Amino acid sequence: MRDRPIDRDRSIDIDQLFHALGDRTRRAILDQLVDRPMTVSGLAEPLGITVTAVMQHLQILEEARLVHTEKLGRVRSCRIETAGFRALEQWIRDHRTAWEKKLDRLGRLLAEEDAGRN
Amino acid sequence: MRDRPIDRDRSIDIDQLFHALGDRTRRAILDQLVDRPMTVSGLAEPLGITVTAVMQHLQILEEARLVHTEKLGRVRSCRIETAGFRALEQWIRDHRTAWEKKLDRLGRLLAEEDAGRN
DNA sequence: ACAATAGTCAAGTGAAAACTTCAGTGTTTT
DNA sequence: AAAACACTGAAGTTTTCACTTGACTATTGT
Repeated sequence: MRDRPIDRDRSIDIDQLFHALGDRTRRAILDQLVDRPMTVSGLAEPLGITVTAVMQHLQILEEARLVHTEKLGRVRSCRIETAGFRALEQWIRDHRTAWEKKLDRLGRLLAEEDAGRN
Repeated sequence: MRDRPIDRDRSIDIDQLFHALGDRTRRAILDQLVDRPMTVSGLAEPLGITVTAVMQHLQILEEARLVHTEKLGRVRSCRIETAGFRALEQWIRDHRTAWEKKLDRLGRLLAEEDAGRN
């Protein structure tokens, strides 16, 4: 993983966000990072996978803005980032209210239909 | 897709929930269902995939409690279900607050450390 | 009854993606 | 300076997964 900087101003892609969270191992990584920042090998050990594999996951998590990593000397420190979570929360709110509106409308329609029948 | 009943009392598996939402096509299906209940072939047409493929997606969405389907005669009607979305929202809330607490704690520690230095 | 419709099933294909190996690179310790 | 450490990169393997095909079942329309 080259240390190419991630464009922090890019709007978060909901597609890669869901993809990032759609993997068991990546969510396990997030769970570890909830407690404290960790190194790459520190993350790898309890997962029972290679350091390289963790690096690949980190790349995906970082692009989804769920994790931020920074290399100091020879160790890379990884920690949770808020942006991804916020974007996800927003997406769900939007979608939930969208179909709640529709369901309300449908409910009213059915009620009117019922009333007309009598 | 056999009509084996889905255990509606089973607590929602966050793993299959994320996996369900991690696919572009399945989210497109959800978007279609936001507007109105639809049939399997009705969903398939605008997606440009086979009815069989849609069935497979529906199976996954149904297990994640994001949609509910019901077969009447030869037609299967599909509609959004709320349970999955609610579980997801809860998960995010839990996780966000969890690490927000940790970050707060870390912040205080650093502040104290700073204060002690002077 | 016959055809058309709507979905179901089993099995297979192909591509994406998770993971590995192994040979580097730069950094810290001794 | 040399060894140990922590990662990085490229390339390969294996697994997962979306999607298809084609044969089949059950329901509805003529």
